[in-house]
Amino acid sequence: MTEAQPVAVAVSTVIFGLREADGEPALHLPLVRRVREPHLGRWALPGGPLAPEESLREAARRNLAATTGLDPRHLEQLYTFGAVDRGGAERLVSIVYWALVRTDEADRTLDDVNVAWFPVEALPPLAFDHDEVVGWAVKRLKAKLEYTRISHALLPEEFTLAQLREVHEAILGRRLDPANFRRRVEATGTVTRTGGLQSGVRHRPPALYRSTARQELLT
Amino acid sequence: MTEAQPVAVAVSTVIFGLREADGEPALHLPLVRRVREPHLGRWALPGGPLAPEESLREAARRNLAATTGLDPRHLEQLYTFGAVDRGGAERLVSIVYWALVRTDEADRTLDDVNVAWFPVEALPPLAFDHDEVVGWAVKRLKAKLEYTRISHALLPEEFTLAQLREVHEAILGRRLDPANFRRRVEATGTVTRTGGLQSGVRHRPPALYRSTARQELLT
DNA sequence: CCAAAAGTGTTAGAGATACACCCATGA
DNA sequence: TCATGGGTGTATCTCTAACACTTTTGG
Repeated sequence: MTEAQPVAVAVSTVIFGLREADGEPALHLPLVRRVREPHLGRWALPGGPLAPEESLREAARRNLAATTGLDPRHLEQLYTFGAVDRGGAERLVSIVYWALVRTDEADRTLDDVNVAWFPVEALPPLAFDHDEVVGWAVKRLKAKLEYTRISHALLPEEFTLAQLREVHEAILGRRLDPANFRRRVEATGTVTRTGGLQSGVRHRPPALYRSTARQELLT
Repeated sequence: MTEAQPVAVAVSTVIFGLREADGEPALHLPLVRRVREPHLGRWALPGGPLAPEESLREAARRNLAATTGLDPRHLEQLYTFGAVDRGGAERLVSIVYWALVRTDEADRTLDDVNVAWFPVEALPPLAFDHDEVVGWAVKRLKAKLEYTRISHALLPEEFTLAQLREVHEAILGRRLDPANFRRRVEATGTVTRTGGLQSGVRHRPPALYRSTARQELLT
C-alpha cells in the first residue's frame, strides 16, 4: 500500500460566511473564477494541489488564505472525490474541506475580480462537480448545527441570543421561536453570559454571551 | 489544481461483521498481517494502492475482495488521512472506507494465515495510525445506527426483531428493552413482515421480517 | 405613552422508558 | 406443566412547540 501512483491530489474548500441580503443575514460562499482549462471562466471552489510537506488540513488553510485572504474559525474535512471522469485529462483525487468564517471577517475578503461571494441559494453554474460538493457541505452544516455549537464560529466573540438565532434561521431557512431557542441554547451550557448588555437598540437591551470555553473536538 | 504530485494514494477499509463471542454476537473486524516494511508483521486494515482507472469506491471493494474474499452489503467512505509522518518514507494519502458484511458471509472469509477476525473490543496493536481509524469507524457506525437502517446489512434477508435487536445491542454495547425496541423499529417503517415464522425455538415462534424495499441512499 | 424586542411562564403533545402482563411453543 | 422469549398495554417522564404575558429600553 505504498507504491507511487500517477494520481494528482488536490485540496478544495467550501467556505461559508454570513452576509446581508435583503436586510437579513444569509449564507454565502466565496468562489474563484478559473483562469485555465478545463472549465476556464467558470466559478469554482478555491483549491489547489497538495504540497508534499504539508498536512491536508494545512493545505486547506493555505489555499483558503491564498485565494480569499480569510482565516477560518472552523475547518473540517468533508469528503474525498475521486471519480475517474471528474474533468481533466489526468486522474485527480480531490479532498474537500469546509470552513466557517466570522461575519465581520467575511467582509475583508481579498479584492480580486476573480473572487466573489454568492448566496448559497443562488449560485452560478460551477466547474467540475462542485455543485454537488456544495450541496453536501450545506447538508453537513445543517446537520452539525443541531448537535454541535459550530454556529458560534460565524459570530464575533460576544453576541446576543437573537444574533445566534438569526444564524440558525439563515442556515436552516426557517423561523425559530425566540423563547424556545433561548431555553434550548441555555440548557446545553454552550454559552455563558458576559455580564454586558448591548445598548443603542430601541427596545430592552439584550444580554451579551460568549461561547463557553471547552475542549474543541476536531472532526 | 491539476498538477501531478509526488503523493501516493491508497484505499483501506474497516470491515465490520458480527461473530459469536461468549455465546453472544459481538462486533468483529478482519485484519491482515503486513508482509513488508514498514510495520512488518503487524496487523493492519486491508488496503492497497488506488489504480488509475478505478473509482475510490471500486478500489475499496476490490481490495476488500482480494484480501478477505468478502462482498460487503454496505460500503461508505469514512475519512481521508494524510499526515506527513504517517509511516513510510514517502508521502501517503490514505482514503478509508468502512463496510458491513452479513453475519453468515463473515464466516466464509478466505483461509489465510495472514488474515484473521478480531473482536473490536480486543484488538491487537495495529500498524500506522489504524487504531485511531478504527475508533472513528466505530463511532460513525454507532451514530448511523440511530438514524439509518444500516443494521440490516449485518443480517440475512429474513430476520426476527430479536436478531435485529441483538445487532444493535452488540454495537451499542448495552441492553435494549425488547418491547420498546420493537415499537421504535416498527414505527420507522423500515421493516416489513414476511408472513413467515421462525420455528424450532422452544418458545413462541417469532415473526420474520425483511428490510423494506426503498431507495438506497449512498453516502 | 407607544412600539419593539427581551425574557419568563404555562400548557399540550410527541416520543422515550420502565415494567406489568398475557401468548405460544418445545421439552 | 413449566420455562422462555414473543408480543401488547400502560403509566411516567422528558423534550419540544405554541403562545400568552411581563419587562425595559428608545423615540
